[in-house]
Amino acid sequence: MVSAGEGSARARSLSHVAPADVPLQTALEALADPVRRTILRDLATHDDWSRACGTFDLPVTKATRSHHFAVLRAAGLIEQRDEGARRLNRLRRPEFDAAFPGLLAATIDRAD
Amino acid sequence: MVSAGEGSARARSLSHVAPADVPLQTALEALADPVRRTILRDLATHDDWSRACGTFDLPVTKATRSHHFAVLRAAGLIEQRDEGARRLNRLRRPEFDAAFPGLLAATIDRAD
DNA sequence: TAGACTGTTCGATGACAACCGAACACTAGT
DNA sequence: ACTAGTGTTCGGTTGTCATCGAACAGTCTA
Repeated sequence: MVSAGEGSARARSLSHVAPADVPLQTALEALADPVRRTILRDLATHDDWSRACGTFDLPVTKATRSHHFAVLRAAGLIEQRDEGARRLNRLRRPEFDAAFPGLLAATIDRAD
Repeated sequence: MVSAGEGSARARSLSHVAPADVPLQTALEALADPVRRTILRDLATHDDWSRACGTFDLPVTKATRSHHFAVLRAAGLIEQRDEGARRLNRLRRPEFDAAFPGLLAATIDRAD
């Protein structure tokens, strides 16, 4: 145990944005990237918190990968949580659907 | 009369793409621009063929405006037709909705 | 404590899209 | 024919984003 506060320094640096506070522009830009859509489709077909960032099959390096996860988080599309050295993910489907009805379905329930 | 063919040279150069043949990537990129969404919202609230390109209130020059209309056409979002010197527009709502169910509604039935 | 593993941050690069002014093409009216 | 109006095309600029390697920061286990 290293701190009496809430979570580690790493966990505290993890900032989330509520989908309701996300501008449409930000949401669309986040969805308009094929790598990010791959991540979202993958999350949509797996249980919450079952996938760490490194377990996705993506054609980019880990630096770029980390960037994409940050964009998805800032767009209110995913939630992240630390579990040991790994960072687990969850698709924020109900919250995002409430803020942008139909957008997520129209975007990921379909091949490219 | 200048030609026995179908329409004028100008009209013949107007190529349209069926929404069903548009990649999701192209559709999302077209929708991820605020100027283009303004055009689409405008079209959605007016009768078909009632608006010429120049009649839209947009914060860009006519060169940029022309570019945006070309992008919307290539994404299967609008159809254009020449009427004298003006080019009239129509939102391809049913065709686009069939190809991308819910996407257009999620994008334009909402403030930015 | 050393090493392996996971993920972020930094700095730089390349590609691409939005944007503009100017020139051009077409149409309609005078 | 001239002029005015509408829209496209061209060349160039600018800003932004995806991408990478390298360095760094935590976490876990031996």
